[in-house]
Amino acid sequence: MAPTASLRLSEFLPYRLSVLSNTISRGIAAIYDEEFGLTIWQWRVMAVLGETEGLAAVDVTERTAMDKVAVSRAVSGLIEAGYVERHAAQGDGRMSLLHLTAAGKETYEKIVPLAQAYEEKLLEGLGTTDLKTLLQLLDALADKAAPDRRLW
Amino acid sequence: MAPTASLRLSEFLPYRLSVLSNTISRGIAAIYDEEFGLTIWQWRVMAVLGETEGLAAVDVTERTAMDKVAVSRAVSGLIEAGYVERHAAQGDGRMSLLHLTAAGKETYEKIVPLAQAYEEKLLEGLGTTDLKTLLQLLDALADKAAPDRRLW
DNA sequence: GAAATATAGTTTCTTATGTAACTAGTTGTA
DNA sequence: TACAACTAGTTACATAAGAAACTATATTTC
Repeated sequence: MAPTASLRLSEFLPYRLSVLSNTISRGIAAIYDEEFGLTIWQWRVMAVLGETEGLAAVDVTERTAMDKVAVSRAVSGLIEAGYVERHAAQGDGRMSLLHLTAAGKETYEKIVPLAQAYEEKLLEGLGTTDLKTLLQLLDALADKAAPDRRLW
Repeated sequence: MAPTASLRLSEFLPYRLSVLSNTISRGIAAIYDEEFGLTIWQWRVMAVLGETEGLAAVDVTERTAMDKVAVSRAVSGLIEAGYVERHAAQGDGRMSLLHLTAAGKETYEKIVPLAQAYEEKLLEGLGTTDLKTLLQLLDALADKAAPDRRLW
């Protein structure tokens, strides 16, 4: 009888990445949701608008790794919450440009340090060199996982 | 005016992990689904049963980072597909013990090398030392993200 | 040894997510 | 300039996933 194939799930890199990433996402989502009523996707949209105002939804899809339906839903929630506003792009009637409102900016300014603090806590104990190594390794994996496009 | 908080999403570790992990999961799910009609969760259940036969559902939840509802649903799909069978545990009428059927084992034996090949492709170009470093770093992150429990 | 508490697992209900289809506007082309 | 092809974004439909409630069996406690 041929030797039995075997795979220890707990040693399988994609499994570990998935479990780790989901755990971290849940931890962060708790901040966005409990304190500000935002989903991860809404926060992602706010995050890119906080960096660059006046993006069209299509630009947001590129910068957030979200598809256009997810962006559309997130934006409509953010508009309803009063964090984002949209006005027609001059020149192209299909697009509108998105901006944070004053309330949106205020919330953005509150979330950024919380997110940074979370990240710092995660990296606590790792040196600068470790962090650099980690990012390089993740870059290498990203390149193998999706050779055709840049993931971030 | 106070300096504006700012966070570049693409440099934010939880974001990178999430995008990477989801990309990899989609890649693997394609194998399970297209060739064998399995979801990731069904495959996870099969993977632990391939390692250890005769687990109860509650054992599966612990080894797969799935909750009991997800396990229940995955198992019922696997039973329907003929890959898993369940028989009552003697001694405790609440539990049943799960086993791969012959067909389940056969499929398991087919998937394991595919999963391993996927992982190898992902790690292509990384040396043994790199891999060890990566796993250590992920362990460190896991410990910070969930200090109270072991993730894998 | 009966009542309360806990555990294993399923079902139900609600919400989230992905895909496809659709609307509206723009660009290319003959 | 009309018609085809394309792009931005939304809506609708189907499926997936999470939370809570529920069933059935075991265990604890008084």
